[in-house]
Amino acid sequence: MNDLLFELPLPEFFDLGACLAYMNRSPLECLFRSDSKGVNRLFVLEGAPVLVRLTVAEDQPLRLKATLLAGVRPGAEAIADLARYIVEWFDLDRDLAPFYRIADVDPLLRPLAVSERGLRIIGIPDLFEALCWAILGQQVNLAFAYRLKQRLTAEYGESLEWEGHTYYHFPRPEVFLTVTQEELCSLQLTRNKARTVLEVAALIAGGGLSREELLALPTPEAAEQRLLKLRGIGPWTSQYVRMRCLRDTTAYPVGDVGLQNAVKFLTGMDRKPTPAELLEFAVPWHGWEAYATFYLWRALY
DNA sequence: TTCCAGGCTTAAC
DNA sequence: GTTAAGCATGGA
Repeated sequence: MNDLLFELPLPEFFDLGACLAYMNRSPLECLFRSDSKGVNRLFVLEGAPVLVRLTVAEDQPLRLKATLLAGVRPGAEAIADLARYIVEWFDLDRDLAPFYRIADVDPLLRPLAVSERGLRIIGIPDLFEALCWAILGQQVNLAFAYRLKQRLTAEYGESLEWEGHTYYHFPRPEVFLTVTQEELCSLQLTRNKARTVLEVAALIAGGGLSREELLALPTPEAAEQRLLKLRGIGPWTSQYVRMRCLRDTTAYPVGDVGLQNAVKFLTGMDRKPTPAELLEFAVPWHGWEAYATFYLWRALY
């Protein structure tokens, strides 16, 4: 079966290979499966699992092609929703020319702007998934964070078998309304993380928090303040969500150990930079701090 | 063994 | 308002 769902025009400065390289940084990733030419991901559309493959159609003009691998072909409205998700997943409607005008002459960013040309911030458009991924990643190494996400997803998410591989969809918040803290602790979440995941799930499931509501606030800082009110959500998590879910290019997680280590490595400092020093480095990046961070992370791999 | 991981909360000053 | 300890586990 090779059922075309839609094609999206690709902007200047888009390189699927560079994006896939980032997405492939852990073999433990459970929410999509990529190869050299594309990525497969399970979606739930109209309540039914749908396995979709994204590739680049090479004939001019370049287009991102979505094909249906498995599941029932969704209706036009669901397909339009999926297309919007893909645009946000790969940040396709962003003009990167201003970022490269900065990065190409920046001592820290220039090598990455060359080697990672066409990399876009890989988003986490679903707010619950983004919050959970950030919560799981607090203070632990990435490999362990991926294991926690895999356990949570395998236990509570939907799945679909296709050609010998199981594809998973991140659990919806409603699923956690009947889950206890002890159950999540048995997956090796700390009590704090388990509690935070359950409280965030209940809040989102009950309509007390949504991506739309955060985006409707007057500024990204206001969205950050809203998230900071939640127990278990601190500065790093709220800035991370601004960057990867709310698509705020000015988000700058100065407390991020990966960012600190990348700057330490690229500058040759004998210690990690302080948040104040990171803010100094970021002065020329004004407006593109999140993209700078995302590119700097690539220096670690 | 020790230290660090894409931190946050609580308690104590 | 700032600082220190506790959290839980895996990897180097």
